Amino acid sequence: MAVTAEPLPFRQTPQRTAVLEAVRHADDHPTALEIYRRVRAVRSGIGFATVYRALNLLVEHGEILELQVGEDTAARYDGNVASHDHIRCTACGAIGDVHLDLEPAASRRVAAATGYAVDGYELTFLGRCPGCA
Amino acid sequence: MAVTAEPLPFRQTPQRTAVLEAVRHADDHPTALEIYRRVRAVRSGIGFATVYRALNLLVEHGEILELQVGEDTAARYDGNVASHDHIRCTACGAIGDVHLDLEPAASRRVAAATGYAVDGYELTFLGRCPGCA
DNA sequence: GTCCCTGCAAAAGTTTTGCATTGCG
DNA sequence: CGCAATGCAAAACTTTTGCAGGGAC
Repeated sequence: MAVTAEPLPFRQTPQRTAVLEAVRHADDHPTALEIYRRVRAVRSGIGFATVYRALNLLVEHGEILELQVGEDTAARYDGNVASHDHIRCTACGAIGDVHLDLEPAASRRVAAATGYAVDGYELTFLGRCPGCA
Repeated sequence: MAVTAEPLPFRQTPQRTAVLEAVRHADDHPTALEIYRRVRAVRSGIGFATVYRALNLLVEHGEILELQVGEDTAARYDGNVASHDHIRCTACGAIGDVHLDLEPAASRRVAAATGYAVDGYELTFLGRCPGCA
């Protein structure tokens, strides 16, 4: 069954399509600069600012996720919008996906303890990947 | 009963002591720049590089924690070394402490699923603080 | 024609390093 | 004296913005 492609609520340009495709096809949580380099391999004329603004636009509209999961300071992007967590190898910096799904009771407990209206959470495990352990 | 003050495994200078005290007395997870400003209120001659290097040194030796929990890009520091999590208000940026303690089974499950040797995790909840909700 | 988008460049914010000087041991 | 620590300044890196030109509608 074919998935109906819903129109995105902003103008789709070749540049934005290329950025979205690059993020969706990546499996390594690339930074903005890395995405820029990959997109430029296909659209050599594109500028970094265009890639950067496209990433922010896609994040705002929920098409991709922005993560602060690396050991470096740069933000990383994830084309997998479904709820999931991450794990980072503290030796080589690799970032993997994890599906844990904290039980909803956890958020309720935090809400009760802090008085916050809890919307969600970011969870990143730390460890050594099979190659580094 | 007095707690025996163990000597730190690196040279303690007045500057480093002031930085450590500033972080330990802070309850708002300040950035390096904010810590610099607070320390300078006491030691007006200190330079930012000294504060910055002291923070890195203290992090390396486990005296304080470095967090990537803010909505801005700057790292934040926490004088509370005991295991705990955080919650950030997505409206005003406030950062609070949370004590949830994921059950150990979670880490074991992640280790089994990913093949990583899991050392720990970073968990930050998102929501609206009582003042912003 | 109007408005949004792009590309280039520069500015801003944060982190990191080079180096001469200082000062403790 | 010897070496680590400091303070200043500059470099490096990432993020963000200004602006002129160009294309879509």
